[in-house]
Amino acid sequence: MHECVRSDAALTRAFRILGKRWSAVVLGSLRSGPAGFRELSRAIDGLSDSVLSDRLSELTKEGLIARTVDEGPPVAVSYELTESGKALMPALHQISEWAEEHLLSEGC
Amino acid sequence: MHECVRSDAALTRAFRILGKRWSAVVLGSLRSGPAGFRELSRAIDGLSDSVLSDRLSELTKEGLIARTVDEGPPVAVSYELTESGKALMPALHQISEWAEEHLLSEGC
DNA sequence: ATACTCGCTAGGAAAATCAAAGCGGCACGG
DNA sequence: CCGTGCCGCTTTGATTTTCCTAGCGAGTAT
Repeated sequence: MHECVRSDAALTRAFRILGKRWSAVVLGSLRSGPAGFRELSRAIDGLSDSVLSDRLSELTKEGLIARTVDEGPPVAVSYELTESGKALMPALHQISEWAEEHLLSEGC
Repeated sequence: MHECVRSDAALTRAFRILGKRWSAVVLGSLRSGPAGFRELSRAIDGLSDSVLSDRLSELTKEGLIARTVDEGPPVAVSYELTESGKALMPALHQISEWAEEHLLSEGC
């Protein structure tokens, strides 16, 4: 029972982050390696600049991603998963697999 | 590459549902068995009736939970995970474990 | 100089969430 | 019978979040 309550609290905590529109998708987009702002923006259909900026900022603050500035030339900013962020990937992968099997696909 | 693109589309699809505030927590609350509206509302701190109602309706429409009316007396409505919903639990459990290890806890 | 890309930010509109009252139905007790 | 309380929602309006899009300053190339 105590474990059960603890589990719900942890899930609630996790979805304080993941339950915001686009956060998980942004994280998933970084799975294959670091990317810049515009790269992410182009990779994710339907995501506006301002929300991307907000999400990157939040995910950085929560420690799931890290922002790095390469001084160039040309100057470049990139974002990559931290160890915490990487540790979440297996679960996100599992969710992807679940979605492929259980959610209607609108074609590809 | 094609697999990679497909994976991002699946994650996007999954978080069309899970990325709405409270959906995952509602699903997690049904892990231990069927529950009524008021039971869920009491179990989840901070969740308003109107959003609970919306979420239950959406999750039902997406096939993750099922709504059952027991004619009584007393008449009772309950919600439970479908097979699709149950199939998501391992991933949510993994996220719980991740949160316990990687997200600051505010005490319990 | 112009044109382009980058990484954001700002302002306002649209959508989602929140807060709380209330509805109709039902069950129970006096 | 009536009154009360619980249930499962819905409604309304306020607040917050997300979205849209223009634009900024910095940097690079022509």
